[in-house]
Amino acid sequence: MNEQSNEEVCMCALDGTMDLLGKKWALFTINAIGNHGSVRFKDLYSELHRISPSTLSSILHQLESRGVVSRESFAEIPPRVEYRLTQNGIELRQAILPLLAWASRQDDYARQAEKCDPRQYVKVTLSRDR
Amino acid sequence: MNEQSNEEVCMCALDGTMDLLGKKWALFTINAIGNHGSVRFKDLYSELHRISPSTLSSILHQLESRGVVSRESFAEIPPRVEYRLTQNGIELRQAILPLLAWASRQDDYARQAEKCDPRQYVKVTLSRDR
DNA sequence: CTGTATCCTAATAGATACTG
DNA sequence: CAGTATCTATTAGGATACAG
Repeated sequence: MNEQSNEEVCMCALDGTMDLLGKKWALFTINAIGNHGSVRFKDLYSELHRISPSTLSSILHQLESRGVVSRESFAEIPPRVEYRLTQNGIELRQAILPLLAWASRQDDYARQAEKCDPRQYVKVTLSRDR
Repeated sequence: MNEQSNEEVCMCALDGTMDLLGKKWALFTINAIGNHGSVRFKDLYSELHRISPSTLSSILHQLESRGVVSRESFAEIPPRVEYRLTQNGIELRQAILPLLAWASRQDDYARQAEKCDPRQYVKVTLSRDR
């Protein structure tokens, strides 16, 4: 079942969210985890080309503490840890799609689009008045 | 007329956008300008409580250079300058609404909602499965 | 009024080495 | 493998004074 309502919400609701998403690797990390379903630290580390382990570790902690990502640790040798999006994280990933569509229409996107990592692609519905 | 298409877009389209929107005052500035239609530097300065003039100046330059905001200067004494959203800026403001709706459902929003500046309120459609 | 210039502090993130 | 610790460079942003 689905409930809808019109509410007044303050922009400052986005303060904490933008603190997080404004971080250089946050969106790539969320997207990469979502694409994989479940993924290990080392795979994120190699897929997010040029991130440092300390930065990835920091981002994962923040995503986990905000309930966007869950972490499951397995008692094996060598150790194995799997990260996945929570339901809340899946909803966040949906919520950024309109912004992604907007960004893809900006001039600066065309210039860099060819150099993009194919694993970081997302399908969006682009609509444009004209 | 309206054209729709499904396209693959890279997350890195958001790189520059998040660089901008992740800045502490960017969204408040966009929203305040949008609420006013047209607004002067000093009015933004007082409405965005606790921003510094150098920071506001910097944000306005960035918004202008990205085609989100337009600046019109009048040859009067005392000087007058009016800022407004471009069409592109209006679309950006729409595009962040789903993210705002998501953010408003997070635990940390309830805690601070009472202290919000009423001039920074936005109407959003909240939907929630249950 | 509309900003800019300067100074200063805090936060971000990269590289690298190292631990459990 | 999955991180943490340390060090460093760059950037963000606040306060204040001042210029056009």
